[in-house]
Amino acid sequence: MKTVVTSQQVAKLALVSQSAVSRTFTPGASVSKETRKKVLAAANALGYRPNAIARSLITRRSRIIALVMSYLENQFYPLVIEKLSQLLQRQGYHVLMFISEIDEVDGVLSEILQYQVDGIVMASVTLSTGLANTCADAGVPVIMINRVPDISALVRRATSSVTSDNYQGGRMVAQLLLERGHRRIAFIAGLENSSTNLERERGFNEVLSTAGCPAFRRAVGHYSFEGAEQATRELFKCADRPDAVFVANDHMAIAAMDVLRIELSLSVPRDVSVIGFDDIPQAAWGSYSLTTVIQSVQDMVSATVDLLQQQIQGEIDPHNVVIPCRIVERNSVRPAQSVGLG
Amino acid sequence: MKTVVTSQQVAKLALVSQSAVSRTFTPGASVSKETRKKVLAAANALGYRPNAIARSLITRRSRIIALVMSYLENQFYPLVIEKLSQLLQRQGYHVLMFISEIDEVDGVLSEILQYQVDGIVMASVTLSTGLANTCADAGVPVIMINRVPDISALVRRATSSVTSDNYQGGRMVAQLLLERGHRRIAFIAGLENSSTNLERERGFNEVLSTAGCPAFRRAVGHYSFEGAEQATRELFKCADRPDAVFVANDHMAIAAMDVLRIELSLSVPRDVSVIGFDDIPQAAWGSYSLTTVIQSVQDMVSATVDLLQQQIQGEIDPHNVVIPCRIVERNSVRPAQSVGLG
DNA sequence: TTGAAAGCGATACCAC
DNA sequence: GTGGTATCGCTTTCAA
Repeated sequence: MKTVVTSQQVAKLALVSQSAVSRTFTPGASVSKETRKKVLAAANALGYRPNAIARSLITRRSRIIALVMSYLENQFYPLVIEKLSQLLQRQGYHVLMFISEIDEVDGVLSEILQYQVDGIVMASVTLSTGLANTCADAGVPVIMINRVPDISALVRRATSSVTSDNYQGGRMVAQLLLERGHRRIAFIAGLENSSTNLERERGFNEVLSTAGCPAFRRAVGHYSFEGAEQATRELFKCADRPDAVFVANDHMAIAAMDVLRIELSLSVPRDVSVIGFDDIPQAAWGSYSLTTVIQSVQDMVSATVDLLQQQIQGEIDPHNVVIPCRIVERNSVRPAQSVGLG
Repeated sequence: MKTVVTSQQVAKLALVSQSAVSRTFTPGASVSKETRKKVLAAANALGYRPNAIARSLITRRSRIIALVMSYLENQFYPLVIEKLSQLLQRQGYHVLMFISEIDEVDGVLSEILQYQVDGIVMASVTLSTGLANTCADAGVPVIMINRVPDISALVRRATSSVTSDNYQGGRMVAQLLLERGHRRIAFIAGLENSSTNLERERGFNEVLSTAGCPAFRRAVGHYSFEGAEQATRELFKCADRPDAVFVANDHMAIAAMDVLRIELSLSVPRDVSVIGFDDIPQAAWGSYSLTTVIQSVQDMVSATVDLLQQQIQGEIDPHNVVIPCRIVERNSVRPAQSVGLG
């Protein structure tokens, strides 16, 4: 039998008004100790739980944040889901998850808005300018993580973004490789028009050019595993091979290293240096030793949640937050920390 | 300025009753072509979107499904998120995501119930019997994916489950290894009390014992990367090494192969056969060649959604669905299909 | 501090 | 087919 306990029933049992019940479950409302006790006892006895739907209807706050993503194969994104939900849960928010092909985002958005979400976080997908404005009109803050909104959307000041300092990251990579003495430095691009790729490549090229040693060769991997494999083969098919490769993200870097090691029997980093970009779990890079530019998921997610809360409370206008990044050496000696359930 | 358009306003503009607006947006309601047209025009002009929250309040159906998970490091689980959301979205449902430590599930559940979800899907986490009953009382179907509920909960017939045929899978592994001529066959267990591990190991041991060749050695990896590394070292530290290892899931199998290859300089499968279990993206196993028992995420998710819908409509009682599994050979030649955005 | 009463934005049932 | 009205479960004035 389906039991639905309402505040009415609790009130009846506790011999108080329904308002009193409501107040008891509203933090910071004025209820006497006496009443509160009676209410809680009755609520407990009946197994009462406030109906969040009814509350949202009247408060016009659902405490739901929509999270829109595309394919999760790049392990960076599951990490975002995990950290973001945890953080939001701790702040009393909940995450409504949407998986969407890159070109279907607009359709999905209308569903999202029906749920009166308090905010929208988008990762790995971009929003059309029109829809960004729709959200702005509806008063729903939109935050893009790891992507920067279109210029046009920016102008409307409709969406915010949280990214790492991709430009500086690109520069750091170039500097490091030059210091290590490399002179035949190649680049594997991700999605060519994505802000991440543009910025990383720009910083990278700037330093190389300034040093009088422009990028030796370039191929495009579209941020996909297969694309990166193809790109790697392409870069290394000639006799004069690169001695270092900057790969636009870790997901592709792993594919690249597979090809280098298995198909071409090259050793990383002895024969060729490989540098990646992102923050993915150790399980993802397994037995590889990989230099990578870390963009901390934790930092990005914290910034996202802060921004979200401020905007929900109308404290600030949309803007772009840039998180610093750093280069680290990963190797296959793993500390004991990762857990995966099967 | 925050625009909130209600059906009232649409009604006024369209010169019809508010009921007519409601009907227009209710599939299968009786509205004349004429009225519908007027309403849609007005709605369009105002940018009206039905308020799902208000609808849920009265229909007592939120069309929200809660998805509860633990750590996502095992790539099987992001895959579950992806496939499940996609399928549910297509059926007009939405996914409320909860990340929860294994021992906090009960606390999280009370939040879930406040949102009047139509159903709960749990992956990699188990529910206490008490809470399972709470859900049953609230009329909220609970489906566990890749885990079987406690016996006690089963008795109450409170929760359903979707699992693959772990027992048969275990048997298949043993048979295959025996056929290949292995006689020193080791096992790396996952979480020892998890239903997945128990069943896989049971089937595995049964065949080995019957063949007069019981498991050569055994270690526990707790379904974690580090645990599996430790377990592998343990299994191979003596002089008489196993010639094959069945690892209770792919996530651990990858860790095991790392240790075999890097620390012990053994070749897989030349020196030692490794067999895993699960269905994880190719990007996860990278350059390895791995034999594995596939439990299809797609199949499991489909079954979950079917079960969910039937139970929401009260058509059937909770029960356990078992999906057949199959053994396949994975190798590092990848077809072009996986995509990961950076 | 407390209770009565007015909504929040939709659906459902009712006559017409 | 259509419009009026009660209702869903809660928060929020407003008097008392």
